[in-house]
Amino acid sequence: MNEKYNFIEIEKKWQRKWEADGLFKTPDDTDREKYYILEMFPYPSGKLHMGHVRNYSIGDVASRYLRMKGYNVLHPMGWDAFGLPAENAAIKNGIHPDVWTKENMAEMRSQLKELGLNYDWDREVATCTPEYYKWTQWIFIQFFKHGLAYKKKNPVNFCPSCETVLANEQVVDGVCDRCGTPVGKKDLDQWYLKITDYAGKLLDDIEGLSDWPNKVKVMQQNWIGRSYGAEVQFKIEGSEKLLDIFTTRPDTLFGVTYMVLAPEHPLLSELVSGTEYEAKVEEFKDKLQYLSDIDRTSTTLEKDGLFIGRHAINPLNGALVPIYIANYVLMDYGTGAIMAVPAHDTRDFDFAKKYDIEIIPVIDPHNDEIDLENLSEAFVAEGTMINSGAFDGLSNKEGMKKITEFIEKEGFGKATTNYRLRDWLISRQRYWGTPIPMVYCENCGWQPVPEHELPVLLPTDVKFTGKGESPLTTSESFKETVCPICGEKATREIDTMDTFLDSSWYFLRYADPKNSQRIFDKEKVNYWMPVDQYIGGVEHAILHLLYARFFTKFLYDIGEAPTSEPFKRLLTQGMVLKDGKKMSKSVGNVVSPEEIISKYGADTARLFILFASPPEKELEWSDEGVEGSYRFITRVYRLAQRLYDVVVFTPDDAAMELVSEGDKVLNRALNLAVKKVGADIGERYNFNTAISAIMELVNAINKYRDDDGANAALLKRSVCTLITILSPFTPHVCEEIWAEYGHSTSILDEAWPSYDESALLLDTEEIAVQINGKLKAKLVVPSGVGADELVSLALSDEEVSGLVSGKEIVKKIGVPGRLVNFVVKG
RNA sequence: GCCGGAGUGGCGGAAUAGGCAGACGCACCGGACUUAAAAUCCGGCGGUUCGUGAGAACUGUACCGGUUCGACCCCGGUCUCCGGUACCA
Repeated sequence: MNEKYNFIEIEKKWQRKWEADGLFKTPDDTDREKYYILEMFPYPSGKLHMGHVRNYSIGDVASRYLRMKGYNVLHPMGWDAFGLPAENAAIKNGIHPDVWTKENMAEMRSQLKELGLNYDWDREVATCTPEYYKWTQWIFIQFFKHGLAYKKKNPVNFCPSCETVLANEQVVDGVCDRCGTPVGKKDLDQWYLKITDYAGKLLDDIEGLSDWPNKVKVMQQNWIGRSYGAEVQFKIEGSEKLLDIFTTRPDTLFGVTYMVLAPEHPLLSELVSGTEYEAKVEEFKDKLQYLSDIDRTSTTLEKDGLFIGRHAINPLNGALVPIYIANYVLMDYGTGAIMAVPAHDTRDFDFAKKYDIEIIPVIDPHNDEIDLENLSEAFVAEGTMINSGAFDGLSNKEGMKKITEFIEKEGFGKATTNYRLRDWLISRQRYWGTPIPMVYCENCGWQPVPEHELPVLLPTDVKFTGKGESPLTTSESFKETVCPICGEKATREIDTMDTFLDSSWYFLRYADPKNSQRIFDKEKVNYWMPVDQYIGGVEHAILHLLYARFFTKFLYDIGEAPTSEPFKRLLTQGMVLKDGKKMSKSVGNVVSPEEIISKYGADTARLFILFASPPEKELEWSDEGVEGSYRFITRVYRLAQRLYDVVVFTPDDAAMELVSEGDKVLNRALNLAVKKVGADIGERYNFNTAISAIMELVNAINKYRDDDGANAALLKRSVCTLITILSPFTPHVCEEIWAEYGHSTSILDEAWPSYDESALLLDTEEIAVQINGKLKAKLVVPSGVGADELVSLALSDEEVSGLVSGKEIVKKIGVPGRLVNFVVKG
């Protein structure tokens, strides 16, 4: 073997050989049990960062392990390749987005290969290729055909810097998710996907995702946000119109003292037109328009409102209550109007105090500390109904049911469910995205492009100015077309799709990535889906994962996808930090993967990043830690060198008799490591403890190696097993050692070793002796003795009997293999 | 505010089912090898107190309390930090 651990040479050599041998290709071998393991595909931004290295190392170790376990493993990689940075680069540097993107893909692909990741590159997909986006367009058309894609004019979130609209989900704290610019409102005609039709299913099915982190499930539940309640119609005094409100608290209907409309409410102008309030209302609306989203949604914003001169009639008791408009009522939730119950709602309470509106308590908390007639804050908890006519005396929970039944019977309302989730705005006024395959005809309206004409190709004669509407308008050839229905002149949709659509189905395409006839072959998808293990950053907990679930459910409903949930098991890995902060250029704490790979090699980079922290947790980068991982690999390499003769000159079938205690100790360490590493990779996904188990095995072998009368067969088996179970983590160096040991096939094609449970027991074991629960002594006993025998063994021990002598033993507890505990008095 | 999670040596972390807290690694300290350094190897390493010493006693998993023979783990309360969400009626 080579003297030195030359990682540069070793890693290059094996990467070339793996590629030449096609080692990572996945057969559609439907006879074997499949395992589909997937990491979230990257945006080709230029270079890999440490987050990628972490994400993909986790997937690589798991997939290598599963393959060695005998599964037919699908482990693909691709590119989420549409998006704004490419277009910005085009504007700035004059490079076409396609060129820029493909250069980045090439660079990052070679970086992924330099990490030794076992991807089947034959299945690579890139969302920006016509072969792929053809099917994204096809899905859009299916949505349209099923009434789930529609165009509507609406005030939408608009990022003035990106010059495009944004989905609700892409506005974070009032600023653009991508560039951080405060988002404004613009009235635009835009395409939406009716994800709200799936709100119930998306929410209900979360329960079945038993192998998802609870955290992600809760985030999705909150995001979808279901509320049960009632819609109630109030008559408006002096008007034929009814005011429809949504409430989750029908039990408080008798406590309504005013009503509030959102300032954008469609009924408003009619209610005030020609009255003295009209001018003031307009002024109020104007004032609100100037507020940015940040201010508008800030909780510190003071409640502000205006009486509009009209009154509504409470359908339960006929009470006349004033109608207001206010900044705290949103048009796009519920009905855009509320009934206000200041006694039992904190927001209504604040507002009522400010405008001196009556407060009527209708729920009695039975609490002396609360003065109902003179509330200092809203009482929002449970209680008994009062001031509520025939409903007095009921618990408010019962009241909720009874009042809802009553309003349904009387015909002025009904029980309803409301979701926080809004429809998904998918139009983007950008070039580098999937063209929306729709055509507008004066006669026939919006029509989908016929499916046999797909894909609608992105035009190449486009100017990138970064200004105005979609760049697609600058194409001479693109816009003009004919109507697929009547054949008259028509125009194409010039907006492109939100890139989240592209990534909402890519995992299905990997099953059959080259199919040009269909979106994918059903049999192949049936075999591979669902994704057994999905791995990616927690930042995708809501958007990507929700959209991917939505697409899968839709494709399932139209008979294309075999499962209604895409991802069986989910692992959200933590961020990579340096000095306690997220690595970022502006902070200047970025450690580049390139740097680490060239200094220590890919094996070290992988090993460190998996060893430093369990996958879900944040990982603090440590240069010293990297050194440590490198040292460990060199230690293994040296050990393998020293045992070279033992390995090659000991026949495989040499008898392995365990004679000495040392033999048994090493054999135990060996079996323990196999057991623990398998469980830690396969079940727990705790790679850090798997690696420490391997380190313990290395220490055990090193300790044993120089013993007199060392057992060659045992040593050989130990070191070969060590290399095998280490190989998923550091594949290059292990492959090198494996080959040096005389193997002509890849270690990846070795079967994962099994272990012998009986080898885990030594002849004797150490038992803790506690007195009153405190550790007082240790006792060596034969392995496997039962509880009673353990107690008597302990009592017959000289030291222990000394400890309890003269005291009354009240209780004796024995726990086999662990401890005995004596409860004593005196 | 609401929802979720976390809090263990100087540091990253371990303890998988209520049973010896601190595995494994980093840093540090001491020793061997070396002319020397690096590398490597061996040993030590939660705290306090006592002891010349091998060692001993006490204490210790954010804090207070509870359940239990026994609690990092379960229960009640408090604090701090992180993440999500935020006028959703």
